[in-house]
Amino acid sequence: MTKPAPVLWWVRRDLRLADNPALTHAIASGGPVIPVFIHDDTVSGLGAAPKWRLGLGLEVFGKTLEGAGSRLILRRGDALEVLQELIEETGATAVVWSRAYDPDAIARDTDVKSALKDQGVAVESCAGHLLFEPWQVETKAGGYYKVYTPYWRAVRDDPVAACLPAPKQIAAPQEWPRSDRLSEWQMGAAMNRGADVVRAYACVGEAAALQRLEDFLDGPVEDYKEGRDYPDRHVTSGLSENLTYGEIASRRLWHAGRQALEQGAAGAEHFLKELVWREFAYHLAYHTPRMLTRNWREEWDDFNWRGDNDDAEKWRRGMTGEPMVDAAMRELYTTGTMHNRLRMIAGSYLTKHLLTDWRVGQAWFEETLIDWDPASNAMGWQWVAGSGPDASPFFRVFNPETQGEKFDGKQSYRDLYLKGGEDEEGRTPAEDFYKAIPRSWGITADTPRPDRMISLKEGRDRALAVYKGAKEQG
DNA sequence: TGAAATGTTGGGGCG
DNA sequence: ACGCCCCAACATTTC
Repeated sequence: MTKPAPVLWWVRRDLRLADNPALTHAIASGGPVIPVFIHDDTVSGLGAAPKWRLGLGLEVFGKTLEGAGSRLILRRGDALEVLQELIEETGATAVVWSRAYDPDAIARDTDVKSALKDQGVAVESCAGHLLFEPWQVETKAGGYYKVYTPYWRAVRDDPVAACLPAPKQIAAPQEWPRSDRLSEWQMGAAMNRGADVVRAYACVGEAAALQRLEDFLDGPVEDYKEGRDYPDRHVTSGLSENLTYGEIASRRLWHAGRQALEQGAAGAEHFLKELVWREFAYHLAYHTPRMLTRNWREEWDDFNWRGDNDDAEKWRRGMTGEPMVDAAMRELYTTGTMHNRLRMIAGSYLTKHLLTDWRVGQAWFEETLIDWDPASNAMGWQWVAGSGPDASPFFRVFNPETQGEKFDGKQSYRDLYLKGGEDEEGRTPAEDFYKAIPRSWGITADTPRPDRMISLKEGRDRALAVYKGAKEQG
């Protein structure tokens, strides 16, 4: 009897052993499994922080695989060519991967799949990144959902498959193919001085993600419904970072949330709802991929957005003079994430008070967020700008000061980033900000806080006036 | 997953 | 005890 041929497991955004249908599928073939990550155009095109964070994820995941008797093979180049080379080198007869859903990845994967099938290779793409495949959720009329609440109602009781166990051992090939060294890839090259700083705030890998989930279920979930709006309460799960790279499966979170709900955890339903926001973003992006780069509502193309500009540069640097906004922008640069409430506040300020195109903000988040996700980021920005399908109307302008009073009443969030002091982990975010930013920004601890560039009333009135003018013209 | 303007109500001070 | 005013505290409307 001949031994089964090896299977290539094309590792992408699924850096985990547990709950991984693609891996389970590969193992089920009975042959050795060769995990390979390919540095192709979709990787070179990443923003500085997501690319760096992906590098950390790969480093940790390589070790995780070694713990299971396997390895992570790293190759650089065109995905199809790399896979073909590896098939040639290893004698693999099958390739399996976890589906991706953004248009570039879909186009690439479609080509790869048909080319490999043509040469007689068995190819399987598996679900795993989402709870619900975007094409499987339909309205009664057979279309896709454009509004969150009906989408939520449609999916909340849908069955979600049970979690899969992590394999203890993954069968290794007789001989491992050559691998690049991760350090050669220079994944952190664009991080300026930020890498060491943000590292202290990142939470990398499958084990860390599972621990994070446990910590969240152990208490914060109770207070999640209300507490998640308060950036100083640390009630959010923080798991978006891990979901982005697939270090934990969304369905693991789903089942955990459902279980917490059954056990009477007050905030569990809202946790599930937040997971479903992510699903909804993928649903929208799948059905209208132009959402990633263009106004979802096309009438917004006529709106006189400002392109990139000096005010936007101040916004990026946390130098608008608006404390809530500046604290938020510092949180982003220093930690690679931003509390959800602050994303709304900072986004509203850029698009409304500064009348700047949401895509300017989207691009900065893409550069700086370690939990960057194309669908969620685009949906969030279009939501706040008012150009999306289920958007806040344009005239809904957040007042950063009022928001500060409501959600940061003691100013502890603003103080932590603008004045100094330690966070609950003993880190010093304000000092860390000065360490992380480019010297060319010319900002140090001695730099005085800037005055507001525009009063909140003026900014609001101006935005509403421009909006009114555009509406009358359009 | 707003904000601000406007409207309504009801308690308390006071003549 | 009463009307009047003030003004929070909500509630509703409008952008």
